[in-house]
Amino acid sequence: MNNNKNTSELILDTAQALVQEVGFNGFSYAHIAEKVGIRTASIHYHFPNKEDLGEALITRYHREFVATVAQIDTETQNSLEKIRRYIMIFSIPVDTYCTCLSVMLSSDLATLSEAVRERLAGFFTANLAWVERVLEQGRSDGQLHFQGSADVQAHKILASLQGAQLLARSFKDANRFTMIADSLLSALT
Amino acid sequence: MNNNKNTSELILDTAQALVQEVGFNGFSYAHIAEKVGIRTASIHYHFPNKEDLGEALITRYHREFVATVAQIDTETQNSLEKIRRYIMIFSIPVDTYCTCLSVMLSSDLATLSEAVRERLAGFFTANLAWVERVLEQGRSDGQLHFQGSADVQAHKILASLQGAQLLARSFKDANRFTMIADSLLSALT
DNA sequence: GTCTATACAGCGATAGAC
DNA sequence: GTCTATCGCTGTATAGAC
Repeated sequence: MNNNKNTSELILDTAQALVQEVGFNGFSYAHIAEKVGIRTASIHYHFPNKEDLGEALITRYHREFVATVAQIDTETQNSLEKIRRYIMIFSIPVDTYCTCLSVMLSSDLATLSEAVRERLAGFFTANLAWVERVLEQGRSDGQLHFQGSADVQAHKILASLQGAQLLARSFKDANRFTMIADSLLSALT
Repeated sequence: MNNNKNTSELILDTAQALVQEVGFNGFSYAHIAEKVGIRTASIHYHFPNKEDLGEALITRYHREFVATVAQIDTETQNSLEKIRRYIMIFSIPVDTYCTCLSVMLSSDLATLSEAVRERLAGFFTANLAWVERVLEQGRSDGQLHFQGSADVQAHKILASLQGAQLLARSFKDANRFTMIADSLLSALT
């Protein structure tokens, strides 16, 4: 599987896993090098400095998010099912008690470059816009029910999922995430 | 104000502000030393290593939380008002676009000692227990209304507040927090 | 209880050979 | 594109004087 990937992608895969485990300031080029099986100087060839690496990580993450929700949109027209599948994106890292890239970068925000901060905000904006659109569609369908604006509701859902990941991680208990996620879904019907 | 505090407390105040800004791995003894106006060696006298410092931070944080909710309990018997004041605890760091200590430590969990991890889980357990108790009381009063168990609802509230802090921070927009917090409150009535 | 001085490991990053 | 070798800096931590 990984044999098909070039070195840049292997570096990004490894770096992303490390960010999700220990945060952007918790790992070094040496950690990546050891896992990939190369030397630190080789990483600097692909990503001259750690800031470049951070930018590449969030850019790829955003791109993959766009592709994922586009696939959800093509595979189902059911708003509740869309939200269910959106929530599933967040549930994957919980099994390893890791937190998704965007939550970790939010925490590390103060130590990141302005470029990474802007892209992170852009990623969240894309999340909120997609969820808000699905909520509005579902409400006009009569399938989804919630108080207040779809904008506020989208914020609540995103925030709850982020917090749910942190709680699951702190308790080393994936059920804490599932519990919250299920409740979010059932509250919409 | 700070003149009354001894060096240990000044170190803890400074360290906590730094954790909330840049995370546990984002600052060094040198940063604390500069802000307090002492040398790094003096910090090691009070907190031999960084792990000791982390333990002292979360222990003090938990103690202050217990005192705060005890005060809330004595000052009002109104369940909705209790939740409102609980939410206010989380809103304070948002104005500086910092995240509360427990959220930052959750993110940095993988790099913390087992002792700190246990105390962090204990802090969240205390949070959930208090909120759950208030929710149950409010529901039996007929003042609060929500679907499902008070346990799940407490998890949702705590998770939402944590995520709301991260979103406010990422967008540098305290209103994102307020919006979510207000919606949490109005959903309970 | 705070200081100076220092040890030593790890960090990001670069030069230049291959 | 990857390597060896190395630089300069910062990190945590300690010894010992005051």
